[in-house]
Amino acid sequence: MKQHERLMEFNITGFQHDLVTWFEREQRDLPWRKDKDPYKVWVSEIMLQQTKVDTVIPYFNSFIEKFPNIQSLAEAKEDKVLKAWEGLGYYSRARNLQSAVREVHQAYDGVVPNTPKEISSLKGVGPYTTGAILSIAYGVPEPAVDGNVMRVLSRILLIEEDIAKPKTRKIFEDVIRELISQENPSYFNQGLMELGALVCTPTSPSCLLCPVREHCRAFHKGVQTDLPVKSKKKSTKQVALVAAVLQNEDGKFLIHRRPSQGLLANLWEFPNFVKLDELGTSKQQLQSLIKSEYEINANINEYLCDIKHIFSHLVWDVNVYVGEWTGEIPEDADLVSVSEEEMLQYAFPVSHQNIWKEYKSKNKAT
DNA sequence: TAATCGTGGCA
DNA sequence: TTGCCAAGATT
Repeated sequence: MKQHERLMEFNITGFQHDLVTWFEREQRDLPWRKDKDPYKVWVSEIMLQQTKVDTVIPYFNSFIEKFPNIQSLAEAKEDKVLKAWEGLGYYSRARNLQSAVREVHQAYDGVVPNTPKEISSLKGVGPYTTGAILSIAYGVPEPAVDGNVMRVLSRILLIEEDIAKPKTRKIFEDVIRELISQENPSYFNQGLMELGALVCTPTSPSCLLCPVREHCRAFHKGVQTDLPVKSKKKSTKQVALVAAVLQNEDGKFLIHRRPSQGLLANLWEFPNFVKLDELGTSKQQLQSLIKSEYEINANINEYLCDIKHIFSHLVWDVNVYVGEWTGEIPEDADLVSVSEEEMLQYAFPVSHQNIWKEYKSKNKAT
């Protein structure tokens, strides 16, 4: 279907006006809305990917305090950046952001570029973030299509394509190129997203409070809760693990750095292994795995707890043991021994933070 | 294209 | 308890 047909008898200028004036009036006071610094807009947009506003706020504030501008983030150690991202999830966002910021620092003299081609070439900056930075920081009328925008516009224009399919995003981009306010593309894009977050919500939209309800075809037909059309994703896979909290006679704990690619890349964790079979892994087998994988002599003393952690696409079930280790750490083992104090400098995924919490609470009790 | 990549909140 | 959801990008 042509955009021309989708927008037949649609009051474009009226819609723009109602949306933008509503956003001027009702927008939330958020820390990344205090100015239009392209760097801060950029950081906020990366953090907000698949992440709720309430979760992002404290991370954004502390991140900007630690890395207030392009130069400070470009010159920071990656470990510090990951630590600042700890608990926020999707950690490749942090590494891609710093990588891209370093490119801006060097290739663009520290100035975030303002063309779609240049911005979208930066690591971690896809179609949505490109449009968000261009419209919010530079006032360029580019579409910024996220989940909110697809939900809101699917209702307003009765678009019934499956928004879970990648190619569907282009339909919305094409429509927005016709719809977007040339005078205020920033507030137009943000208004669509804010409307999706506050009014045009997934399950029970507040249509009676909606500033653009007279423009909404789904509302007029009473089908707003039937849109958007979104296919279901597959269920999660189960992964059984065994892990060990190991301390030596000097009181140092053994922690391992994960590989630089894949799940939780470059984060730190307690030594752990995929369970050998459904019968489980004995203490002796765990000691043997630690020896063969790390060349570390360990003695497993007792069972600590069972930690269950749910990711978006898999579930970890971790049997945690406590023991001792002896000897020296091999050179290239991605292992370090740390005191309790030193451990605070390392970024751990939430699952292993929970292992540590369990260890501490049980250790204190005995 | 479909799968991968985190986490916390909520119906 | 389970599934779904949130300002997506990468491979």
